[in-house]
Amino acid sequence: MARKTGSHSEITGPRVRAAALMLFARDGYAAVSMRQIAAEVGVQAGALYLYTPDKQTLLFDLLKGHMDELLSAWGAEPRPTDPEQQLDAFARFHIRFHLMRRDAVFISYMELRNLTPENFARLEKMRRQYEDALEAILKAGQVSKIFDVVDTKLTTLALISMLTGVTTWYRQDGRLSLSRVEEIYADMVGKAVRRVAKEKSAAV
Amino acid sequence: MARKTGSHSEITGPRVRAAALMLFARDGYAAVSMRQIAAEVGVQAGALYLYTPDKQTLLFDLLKGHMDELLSAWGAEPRPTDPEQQLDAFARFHIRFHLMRRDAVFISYMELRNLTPENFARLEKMRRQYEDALEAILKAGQVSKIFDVVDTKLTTLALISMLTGVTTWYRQDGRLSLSRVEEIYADMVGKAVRRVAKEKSAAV
DNA sequence: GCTTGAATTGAACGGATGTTCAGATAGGCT
DNA sequence: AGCCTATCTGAACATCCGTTCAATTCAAGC
Repeated sequence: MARKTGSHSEITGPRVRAAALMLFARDGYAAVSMRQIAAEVGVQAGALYLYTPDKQTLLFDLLKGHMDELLSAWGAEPRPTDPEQQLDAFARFHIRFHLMRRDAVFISYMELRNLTPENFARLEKMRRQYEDALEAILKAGQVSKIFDVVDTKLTTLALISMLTGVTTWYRQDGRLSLSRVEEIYADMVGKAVRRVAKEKSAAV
Repeated sequence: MARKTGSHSEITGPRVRAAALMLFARDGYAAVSMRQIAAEVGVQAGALYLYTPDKQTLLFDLLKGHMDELLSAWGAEPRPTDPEQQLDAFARFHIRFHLMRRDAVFISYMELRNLTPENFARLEKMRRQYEDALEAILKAGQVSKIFDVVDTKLTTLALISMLTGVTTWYRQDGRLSLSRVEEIYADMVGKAVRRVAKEKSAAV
């Protein structure tokens, strides 16, 4: 027995990636065996090697695909001209995009160490590209004196950490709706970087 | 041959935990074998079972120990009366504490899924206890109208995510000193939650 | 209807895994 | 000096791992 009825590489390929994504996110790359992925797809382990040269490349393709999507989705997003509105748009986009891809986000933060150095470097570059998009907004707002940011790089990383953190606790059927969460976070991000009306500005 | 010269359980025990902590953080719980931990200690794999009933318990003890330290360290921290200063103290404490224990922090966020449900629940409880400490500060500030926070629970989680994020990029020999990083983050946290002088308060 | 090639099986490979345990040894106690 | 026990070794257990490959089967093109 071989070749199942109705089997095509255009069908099995995506199913392999979907199964791997789910299992890697749930149990971790190292803890998931090729046989488990195969079982999830409904296939023997050997068949996976029609779709990936090895386990490591399977992981990399998932992470790379996620970053490709992220960068192109942000590129396709309408961009306001005002830095304040740009920041608002970024915060909302980031939350929305990441909440819809929790498995991929989780893996992207946790399984980087399982990549070869070259593959890691490629992803790092893409990640930095995304961070630069936010930093550019902060810099623009600083130039036009709307924002008051001591260090744009540090602030970029701090804001992204805060926004991405939403993926660790948000529940679809929870207390707060997605749009409400978006709103609150976007507000908080704005307050954190916006210049405050002049006052006694001594530190706390 | 057995019993090495100068061997004591008070020495080997901590070394086992230290080796496990380092290796789990570097390669992940599932990817590290008992034989690797043993080799790091300079001992055979079987000897590890004098110090832990099994691998899973070894992980739990590390995570539990970390949370114990965290809660008692925060408990020992001098607590100001003013919510604004309390928040500042919390932010600085959190950054300082977490930056000095990056391995444990990393594991605490990544390896929770490798715990049994009971062990997971015990840690969750401790984590919530820590979060409640921050939320209490936010609530106090809200009552005294110093802070303007829409949802204290959400804000708590957002701030902790932001502060913990520092562990992913901070380098000892980097551009910014620890105290400078502390300062910037504490400032940002303050701005994010402090009530702004009344203005047209329309959202962006 | 036959042929060809893509898709898959199932067995096999060497090696690694967590854990157990009888036996060996060194250090402290008497 | 001699014993005792805490400490550790080294081998063994069954089971799993990622990966390869000849053999097999199905679907499509002629």
